[in-house]
Amino acid sequence: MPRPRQELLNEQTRHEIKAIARALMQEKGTQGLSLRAIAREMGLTAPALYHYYPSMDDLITALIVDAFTNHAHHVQNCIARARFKQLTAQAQLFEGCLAYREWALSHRVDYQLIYGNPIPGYVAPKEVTVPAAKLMSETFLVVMNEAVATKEMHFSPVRCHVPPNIAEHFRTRFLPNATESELVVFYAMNLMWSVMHGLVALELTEHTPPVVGDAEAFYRAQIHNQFLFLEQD
Amino acid sequence: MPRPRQELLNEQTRHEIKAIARALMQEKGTQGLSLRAIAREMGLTAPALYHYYPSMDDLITALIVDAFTNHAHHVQNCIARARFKQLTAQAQLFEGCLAYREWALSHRVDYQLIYGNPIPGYVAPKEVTVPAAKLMSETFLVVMNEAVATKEMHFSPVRCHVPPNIAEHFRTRFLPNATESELVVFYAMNLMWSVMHGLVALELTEHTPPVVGDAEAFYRAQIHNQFLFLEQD
DNA sequence: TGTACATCAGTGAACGCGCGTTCACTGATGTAC
DNA sequence: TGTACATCAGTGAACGCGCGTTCACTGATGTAC
Repeated sequence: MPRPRQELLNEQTRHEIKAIARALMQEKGTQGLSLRAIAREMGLTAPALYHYYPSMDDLITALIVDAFTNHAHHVQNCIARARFKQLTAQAQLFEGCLAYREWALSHRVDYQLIYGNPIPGYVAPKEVTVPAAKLMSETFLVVMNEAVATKEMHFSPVRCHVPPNIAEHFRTRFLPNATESELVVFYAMNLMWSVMHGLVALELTEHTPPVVGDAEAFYRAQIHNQFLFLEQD
Repeated sequence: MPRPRQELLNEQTRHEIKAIARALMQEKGTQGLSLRAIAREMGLTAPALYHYYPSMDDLITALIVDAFTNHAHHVQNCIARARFKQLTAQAQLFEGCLAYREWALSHRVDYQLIYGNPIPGYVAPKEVTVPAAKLMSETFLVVMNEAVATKEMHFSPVRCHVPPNIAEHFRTRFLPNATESELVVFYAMNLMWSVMHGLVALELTEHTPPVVGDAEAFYRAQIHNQFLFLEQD
């Protein structure tokens, strides 16, 4: 049975290509990515890579999907660990938020790739990237909804008041039969995400670190406050 | 007196170069910028541009400084207008926040240039870019401090609790003789900024619009809530 | 008013570089008989 | 066990492209005498 073995080897090579692509992006930025450079680094010629990816864009797509997936998995794992340690739902969520930042810091280019400037010529195939992108929201939603269901957490419908047209959009697009509470949770999750992204992005671009000194403390404080905010009437 | 006239003409050409550079970035992204493309667009040859900017990097620096400056000016103008209309300090600040987003949306690439992925080979000359970057913080600080001084606004030292090491950093680097209240304002301003950036960045990269539908309503709501949060004990 | 001159924005060719993609090919591997 | 064969990862040359920067230069402008 030669086929599975072949496929396995190919899979390994694709893995190696992606790893080197990531390393190159780290040096040259998201745009510095180039098939020829990857081939050079691997001791191959550029056309050889066409056996593994039909084109440059497919490689980029693979990198994006990997990034979304790994980011979400890292957050999921940290939440699972917190749950295993029997931390409160709020603490679990907090750990998830910290994990969000951790991964971004240790995978700066990957984060840039998925949340930063678009790559000029490249158009993402949405049917592939969108599901990968959703993993993160789902991760947070699960914990939040569960915590609300067990009354461990509570999101103030006053403070997290969902503007009517946004509530409408949520209902028609994502949550057809949602309760009021589910809408609030979905809304709160998106707020949370925006806050996390703002802090992380400004840290990665070196805007906050020189100003606040300790960017981690800044992140923790703001996330902590945000929770208080979302919960209190 | 030929000199001043010459200098004026040169200044005009530099202006045109930058305008075309911005237009090109809009199409090809921050990295798509190229001297040859600009020259082509202007009906010149590439070496001609070296009369106006000693190198590509100097042009980028000029674009960055312009972006920071224009962004801050836009916010300043909106705040001034609000003040002229005798709006409350809180409303003035709110208008400033809206202006922050407005400008980013109508100058997407400029915003990417200053707050997005760094440009691979380029290193910003900090003595030039940092003062330009500071204009925005100063703009917000002025309004906030004034409003606090006149007791029109109040930032809760409980909710806006400044972590000790960050307070220390603020004191040694920016506010040597600051009162407790000034520190809190400085801290609150940075929080505000992170929130604005998070919302704006996710909107520009098309992450939030499909999810919330009405990104402006989402922005307004979150900024509004943030104010409540910062003010309430 | 007319000529000699300096200035300097812009040219055109060249340097050396890198890129994605195509194509016909080679040559090792490992299977089938 | 030994030979014929198919597979297919990888090659090397080529296509046509674009880039920043340098250099010696041209030629219009406008000044100085």
